[in-house]
Amino acid sequence: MVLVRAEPRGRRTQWLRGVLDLAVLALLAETGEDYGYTLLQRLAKAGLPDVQAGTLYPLLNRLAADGLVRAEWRAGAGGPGRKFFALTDEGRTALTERGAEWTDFARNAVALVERGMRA
Amino acid sequence: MVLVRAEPRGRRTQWLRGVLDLAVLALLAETGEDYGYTLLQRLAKAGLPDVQAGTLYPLLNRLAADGLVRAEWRAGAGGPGRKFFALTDEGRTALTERGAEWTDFARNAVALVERGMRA
DNA sequence: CCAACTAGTAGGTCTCGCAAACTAGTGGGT
DNA sequence: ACCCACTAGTTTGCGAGACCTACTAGTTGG
Repeated sequence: MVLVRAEPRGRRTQWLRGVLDLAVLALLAETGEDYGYTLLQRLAKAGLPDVQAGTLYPLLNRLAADGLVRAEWRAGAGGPGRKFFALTDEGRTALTERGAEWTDFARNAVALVERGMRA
Repeated sequence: MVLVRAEPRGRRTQWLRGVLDLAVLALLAETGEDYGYTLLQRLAKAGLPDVQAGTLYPLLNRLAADGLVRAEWRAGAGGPGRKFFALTDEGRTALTERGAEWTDFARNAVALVERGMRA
């Protein structure tokens, strides 16, 4: 069978790299716990739209493998079973440390680009 | 011969993806033109340190191939020849359009992460 | 039965890091 | 003169990681 490969959806997808995990950790920090499907919707609302399910689920597994989140399966109450994720202590530490580095980096990059746009 | 592979330098390297080209375009917009070696130093000063030469030069070639910059070789005054790069009209357009998208995205991501850190 | 939910896998792509080669001048030691 | 080390610059090959698309597959409610 021939896999017809569509165009990748451009630069925006590159910007997620290395930020998406922080974004997920941040969402979990806000609500205590959540599962994949609604995380996708919350990401979209937070201004990171179009994150693919096939991107998020492996990411959640990576986070769990790294010990930053813990997973718990619960049978569905009005729907299929859901796998809830919650921050571990290690996850919270990672969020604060890496989060600070990210905001530093992002602010520098935004400042640079804006200077260039004004020039 | 065995290639000993060093650890990649962590998450920061992912953050460059899709931003480094904007950063370079922005630097060129500020000064009109520049060449690779000094661009590396200016990137470091702008808060994007440790960009590798082997990363920047292929990037400059990509930008040239895409018509966003034009290259001009000049014989060296006190050193080897230098390849100067300058924005094209298309490059300036790309900078303003993509730059606005980037700052949008980055601000959303920073806001989200900071909310999570405070929670 | 269909639509909305929910989770997962396989394979591919792209951009980056690392390492090293290569070219050209400059200055020091012998 | 000659060699060497150092700085300034550019280029290229290989490898890796995190994302994408496409596809699979289950459950529940109208």
